[in-house]
Amino acid sequence: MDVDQALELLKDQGYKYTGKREEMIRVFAKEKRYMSAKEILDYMKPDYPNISFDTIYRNLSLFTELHILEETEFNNERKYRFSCAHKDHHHHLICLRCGKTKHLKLCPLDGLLGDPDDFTITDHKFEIYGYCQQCE
Amino acid sequence: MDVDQALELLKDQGYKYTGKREEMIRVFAKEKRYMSAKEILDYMKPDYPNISFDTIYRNLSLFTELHILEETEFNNERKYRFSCAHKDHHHHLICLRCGKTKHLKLCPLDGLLGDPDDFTITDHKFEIYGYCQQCE
DNA sequence: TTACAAATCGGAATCATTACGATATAATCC
DNA sequence: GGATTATATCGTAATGATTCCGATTTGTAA
Repeated sequence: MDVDQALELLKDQGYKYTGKREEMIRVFAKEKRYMSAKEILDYMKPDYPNISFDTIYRNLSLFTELHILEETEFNNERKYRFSCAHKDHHHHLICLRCGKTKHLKLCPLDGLLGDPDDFTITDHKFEIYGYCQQCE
Repeated sequence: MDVDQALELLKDQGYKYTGKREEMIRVFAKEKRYMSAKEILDYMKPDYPNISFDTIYRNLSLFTELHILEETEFNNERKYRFSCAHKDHHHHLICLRCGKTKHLKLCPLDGLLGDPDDFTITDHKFEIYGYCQQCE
């Protein structure tokens, strides 16, 4: 996923182009790390001093639905990052301070063969937290 | 961990015995599943009609600090469950509807040998979500 | 250029959680 | 057992994140 693909996807799905949407996407594409709604708002403020929380939140949800962004929660905050280039299933090591991630190829579910008898698996979460070299 | 051990632990740490604390612990010990603050409040209401949210939240935090409870977050809600009997490190399959869990022996971190060069691991989360037989 | 649906704004509403002053109560000491 | 004291609780207000909503603006298609 890159900026153009994301904008293309929005257009294809019938959503309108706006400068704010493009900038949001650009920020995520540039930063490549998990950011909170407030953080992304602060990035937008210089260019759009009156931007509304509503706009940020609506677009975060929209982008997540369209898989332009990935969403998770740590440090008691909901955070978003630009969707990884790798299309295949993957997990992350996440820096608790700066939100940067490292890819993990392994998925622990691969070891498990199918669902247990008495439980239907619909989803899973595997995240490793810590501190990256710069933040250490 | 059982009710008596939990009460003992509170006492040892210098916290006072109260009927509300005992009942909270009893509910968790009986239910053995993840519950939200509101859910536990509803369980207490019949016996303590005027119980305050403050009491619930303070005790949930206290119990979590003392490892009487385990805490996690799914369906956009913070939830707590009675700490597992198994002392050793483990993970869960979690029913998204009723909060019941099944133990998982495997820990995906075991495969990884130590920290990567450029990342210090402090914590991790591995949870499998779905529906248990009753909730299916 | 116009018309219409979608996007945004600004602010209010909601929801979960925390904070706080006043009161009640468990544990301790006599 | 009764007084003392620190802790726990209550009731309510404050906070913070997120969502909602009516009014307005703007992108897009005819």
